[in-house]
Amino acid sequence: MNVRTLCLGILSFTQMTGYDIRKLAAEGNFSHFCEANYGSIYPALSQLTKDGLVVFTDEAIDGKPPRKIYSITEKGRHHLFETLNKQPGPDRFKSEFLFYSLFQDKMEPLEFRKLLVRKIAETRDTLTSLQNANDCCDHAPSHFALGYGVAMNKAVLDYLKTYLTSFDEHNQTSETIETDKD
Amino acid sequence: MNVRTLCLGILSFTQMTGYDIRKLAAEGNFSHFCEANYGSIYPALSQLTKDGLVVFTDEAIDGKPPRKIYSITEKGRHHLFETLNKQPGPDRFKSEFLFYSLFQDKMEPLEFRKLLVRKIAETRDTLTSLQNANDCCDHAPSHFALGYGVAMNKAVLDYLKTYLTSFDEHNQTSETIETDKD
DNA sequence: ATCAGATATATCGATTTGATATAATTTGTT
DNA sequence: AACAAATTATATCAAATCGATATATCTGAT
Repeated sequence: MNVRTLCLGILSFTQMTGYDIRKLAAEGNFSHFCEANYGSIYPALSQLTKDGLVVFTDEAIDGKPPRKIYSITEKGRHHLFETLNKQPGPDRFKSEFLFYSLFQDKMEPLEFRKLLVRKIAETRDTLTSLQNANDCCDHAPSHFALGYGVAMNKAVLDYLKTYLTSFDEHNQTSETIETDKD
Repeated sequence: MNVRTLCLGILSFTQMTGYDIRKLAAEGNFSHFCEANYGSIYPALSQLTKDGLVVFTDEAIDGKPPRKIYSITEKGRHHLFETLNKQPGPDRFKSEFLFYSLFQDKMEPLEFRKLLVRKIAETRDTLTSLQNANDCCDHAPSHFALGYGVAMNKAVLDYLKTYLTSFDEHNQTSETIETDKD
């Protein structure tokens, strides 16, 4: 799915600026399953405008800075639902952390432990913010997507915590280094 | 993490061709947390060669087709571990399926149900192949990464199956359409 | 009053994707 | 044995996307 379709989908919920779209996709309630940068969003909006799938009102009132509020058109809505009739592509997961973990036996135990601990904290934060979003959000379909994220992160958090425990048992690295090993 | 580092990391385990690297990254034991195409791998290998981080033996024996077997150099190994000393970037998850799910109330119930069922089957397949890989694999650090994938997919599978059940309860769409609704 | 941070649009080089071309080898089928 | 199909293997290219940066205004805090 390309950024054009992403923009179109987001605009089908409510009108907004390119800035808002990026925020939603990179930091907001959609950010756990999609992503897009200014560098792809603004060109996508230009293209969509050219194709008549969205329109914008150039709000340049009272010398205020220009602010393009984009709305989806009927044609755009139609185009979107045609796209949604095709079957979705596969999910993609990329983890630099897991790549790093492949070299854990080449690192100092305490070095890898740091990575683990940081990852646990990150996952906990992500989980909390997804749960909060899920509690606040009143858009039913979003609940499903947020719940998916919650389930995934919960499982990851459990896995990491269990691994940290066994890691410490095998390495005596929990906090103070012990004596009776090797 | 760029494709150059990915190639370098893979080559630190064993020498192989660009073709093999792509296979590992797109279909093999690494594919659940990374990805790369020929279009980025071959240029990356060229660059790495130019920088002296890898070398290749051009195996053109007996008129056989050329086959470049790449190996990491000492310089490359050093470079890799310098990179691994920096902290890893965040995980990225992209799901076209979850994006589609945001419009489930705009679809025919049976249409969305199809998506759900297909996703469940896919997840089950992924889970099985990750579990198999984990059983066969003898490289300890890979176990951690594979186990992570197993945990994630197991949680997702549970979530989807539970959702399907409740979806059917609310829609009477399980197989035959019932009568006493609305 | 000023200064940091948020809002907002936009562009650009570098990177990556996804598709395709080419060709030899291996495997499977009849 | 002959043939077709799949796999192995390198390589390139346009299009899409990333990531960083430039610019300018507005808002809230001290």
